[in-house]
Amino acid sequence: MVRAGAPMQPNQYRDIRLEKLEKLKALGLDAWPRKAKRTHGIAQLAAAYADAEAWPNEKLEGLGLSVSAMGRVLTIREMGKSVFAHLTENGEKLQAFFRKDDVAEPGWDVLKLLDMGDFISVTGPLMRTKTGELSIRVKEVQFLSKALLPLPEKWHGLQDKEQRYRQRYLDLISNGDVLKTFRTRSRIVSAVRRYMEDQGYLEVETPMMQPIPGGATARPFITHHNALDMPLYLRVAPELYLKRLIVGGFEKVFEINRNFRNEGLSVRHNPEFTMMEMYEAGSDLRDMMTLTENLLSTVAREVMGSEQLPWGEQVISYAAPFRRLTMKDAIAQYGAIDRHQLEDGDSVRTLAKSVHIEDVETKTVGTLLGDLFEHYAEKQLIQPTFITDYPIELSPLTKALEGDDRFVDRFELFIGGMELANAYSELNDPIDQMGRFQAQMDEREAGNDEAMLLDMDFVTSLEHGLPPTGGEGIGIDRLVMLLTNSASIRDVILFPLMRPMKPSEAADNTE
RNA sequence: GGGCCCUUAGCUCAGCGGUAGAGCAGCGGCCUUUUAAGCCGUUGGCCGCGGGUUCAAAUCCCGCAGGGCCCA
Repeated sequence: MVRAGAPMQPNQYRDIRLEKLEKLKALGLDAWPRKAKRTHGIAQLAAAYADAEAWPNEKLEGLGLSVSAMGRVLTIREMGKSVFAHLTENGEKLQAFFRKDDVAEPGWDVLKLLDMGDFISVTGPLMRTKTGELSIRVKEVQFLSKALLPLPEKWHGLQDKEQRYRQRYLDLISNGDVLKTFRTRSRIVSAVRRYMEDQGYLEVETPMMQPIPGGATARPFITHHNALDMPLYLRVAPELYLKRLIVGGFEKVFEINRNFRNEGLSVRHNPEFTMMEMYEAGSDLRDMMTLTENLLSTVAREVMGSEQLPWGEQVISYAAPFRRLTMKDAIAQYGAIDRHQLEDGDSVRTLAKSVHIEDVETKTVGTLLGDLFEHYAEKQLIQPTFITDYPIELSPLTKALEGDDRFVDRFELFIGGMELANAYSELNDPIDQMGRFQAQMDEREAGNDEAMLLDMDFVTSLEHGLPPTGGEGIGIDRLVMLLTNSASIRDVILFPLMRPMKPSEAADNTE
């Protein structure tokens, strides 16, 4: 939309600021100097001297200290021959206090040309104002960068969601919580990585462009390699490569990276998203449960300071252990359905029809159980819950349960009504795996374009021997949503996918 | 994919058949400890785009675009 910034278009604000820029130059100033004069970060000063009791004005002035700090001008309050401004740097604010008699030439003239959004550096002693706010009594001003376009309104911030996502920098400048959320995201990823390393896992990187996309039932994005003249796919999961690494002798590996799935967008789905996958030789699903509980409770404690965190109107407890429930029990419990009804194919079909599930006649009983689970239970699983015993049709890479080959040794972890994690006792029987791939190929023939493709090299790797292995994927974006109480995945991805603006509007941004 | 809702000044929003409005921001004044500073004055609009209905459309109808929420 035209509102989404039209930088090179003339407008009232830009023209006036361009004039001010010329006046700055006329004062003999470099409007875009190469380096800022800076002795302290704003956060550093705030942390050291914010305490008004420990640092009353007399004590601050008694320091005889002169500091230089830089920041973006957020507010300007002009009071005749004195001016107050807030500078911001990295989400922290500091007040600058200018008095005409204090400021060295050409500081006062510079001040007259200052707009909100500009960057300046100020130098002078620290002081505390009458109202007790830590400030710099400015003796010297250095102009650092002119903002030609105005900032969004100062106390409502930027509200238009479209513009917030398209011009995230404006969102970050004017909505304080946004910067905080993304700093928290960084700390969450860091804590997850630290935890995995502490457990002896090795971080690896596997292909994001794959000749055969595998490891998840999802439609891939396709691209093309010119020199080799071959199609390549953006990965939907790293799974098959990570398992090859276990075949190759690694004991514990993990990868935190992007996956790409060619599907719709929603508050829980972005086409590219960040996933952690981990695999451990010799372990199984139970080990993955324990790892997951400890990981989540540790990260919640370390980053958020508590295992009890708000989620909308509710509170989620990340304290281990998490609840465990089989898929059938979940359907029975949340659908108030007699457990025996789920043991018989005909009654499952009848039930599925009664809740308007599509294509009931052509789907397998296992698939329908998955649908019924989604229908009755998924949204209700607010507290962390491991759902186990998945139908084999839904799980082509997972070992069957002992004694019942209609179901597999898999869990999905649900929190806040969302699928957060997915784990298997990995299928390591190459002959069984080949049969499962065959079943997927049949599904593909039948029209399911999310069904997996045969990856023969992966089967070959299994023929060389994969030890018993537990594996899991955890959706990092969703984890950040949960821990930061964010309702939409777009609020935890800096630049979520947006449809491009129309050419006439996009031109405004490319000139 | 289906349903509902939104799009008006740089930003936040009113207005919902009869001359386009407010606050903030901007511009010009006054003000040497303010902090949503204050006071006086003032500029700024293809009312998302395209059709239609009407004497008259920001307002009603249809289509399109972008976005949001709910459902699949």
